Amino acid sequence: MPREKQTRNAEKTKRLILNAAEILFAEKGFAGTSVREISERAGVSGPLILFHFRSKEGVYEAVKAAIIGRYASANSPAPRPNAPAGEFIRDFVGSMFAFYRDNPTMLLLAKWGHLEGEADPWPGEDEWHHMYEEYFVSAQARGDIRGDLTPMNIFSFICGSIHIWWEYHEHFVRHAENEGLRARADDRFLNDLLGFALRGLSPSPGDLEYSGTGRKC
Amino acid sequence: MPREKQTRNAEKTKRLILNAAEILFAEKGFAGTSVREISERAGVSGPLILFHFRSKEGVYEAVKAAIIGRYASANSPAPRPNAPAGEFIRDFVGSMFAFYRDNPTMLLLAKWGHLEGEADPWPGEDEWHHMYEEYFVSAQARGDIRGDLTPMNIFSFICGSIHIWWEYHEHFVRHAENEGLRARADDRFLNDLLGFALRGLSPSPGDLEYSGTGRKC
DNA sequence: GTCTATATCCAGATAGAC
DNA sequence: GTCTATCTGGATATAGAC
Repeated sequence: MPREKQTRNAEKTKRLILNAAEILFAEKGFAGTSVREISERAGVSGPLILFHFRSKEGVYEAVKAAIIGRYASANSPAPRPNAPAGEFIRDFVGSMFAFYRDNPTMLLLAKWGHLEGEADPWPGEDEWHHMYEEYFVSAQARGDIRGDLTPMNIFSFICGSIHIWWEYHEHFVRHAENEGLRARADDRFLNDLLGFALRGLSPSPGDLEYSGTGRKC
Repeated sequence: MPREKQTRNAEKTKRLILNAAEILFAEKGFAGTSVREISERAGVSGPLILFHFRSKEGVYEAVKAAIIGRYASANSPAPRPNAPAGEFIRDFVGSMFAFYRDNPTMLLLAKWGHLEGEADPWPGEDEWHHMYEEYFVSAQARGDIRGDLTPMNIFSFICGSIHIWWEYHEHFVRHAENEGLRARADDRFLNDLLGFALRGLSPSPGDLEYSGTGRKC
């Protein structure tokens, strides 16, 4: 008769551990987070964590895998390669902006990981970059955006702007001039970025051709 | 007669310690760097570091102060507030780009500091932001750049693009399609960014007015 | 599966000789 | 000013009872 206190539930325990670890790793990085802290936050003992995940590194990898899972399911439909540039850029910028807003731990973990010396990109990251680069190449080919910019750099401008916004979000919001602007700071930023990017990428008769070779393969 | 081995030279010792510490803090952050490592790299004993700087934190603060000193002397002449936008943006983007290229530890220390929870900005940082924001406000007022963007956001787009370039520099360069592009990747990025920003900020008759109140004070 | 107790290591900091 | 030797604390990880 299983009426004893139901503490033994491996799946639930693992979930508790991963949730606690994700928050702590995002906040303090890998080295700065102790197994003890994770255990306290998750409400289990330290050794139990190592039992389930073998080592602190094991927990870390499992956290990253969980985030990638969420990421993949949020960005399931790939963009149409022949969509008009205006529409594509709106989708791209808007969904990237929203993803980081809704998943703040992802940006933090990526930044920590980068500084802490993780060499390799996250699984799927390269393909993701590649997909957007491809789009810019083809939009340039049909004259839908200006042809004189390196496609990868276009991607960087947009990513960099969104990264810095969420990375220093507190600072930017605190810095806003009054309550009203503070409340709409996110909308305003997204709107400004779209306006800036759309005009910055618009073609003009005098543009030189991009002199790269297009994609490698 | 002072002909004994001249090891007792406080200033030189401090310099050795600060140089070693700056590299290590930039590479591994504050928490990730041990006094022992600094001592080994500087060629002095651990306790001597604490003798000169009182604590590990003391070393860290001294390193930041040294960087700010370099930064201030590199950026001494403030930009002319009435310079034409094209010229101003070229100067601003170009000098910021070059400063991070020549002082890679600054960006790294700032990123570590931010993740490790340093709340307050570096000394002089706010004034620096303010100065550039001011410029954009006045350029908007005289119609030299489009008037519908929040000035602070313009600043973010440019900073963000430059940050991400140097932060992931290795990645971007490795990713370049061939040797020739790799070698000129920095020039190309700077050029693309200038082209993108200049067109992105160009005024157009249909623009709405920026509805903020301008500066607070 | 989960705990308590503990081994082992390495950190920052101090004491005191030179 | 600089060193060696040492203290103290907190980290990961393990042993072994339940």
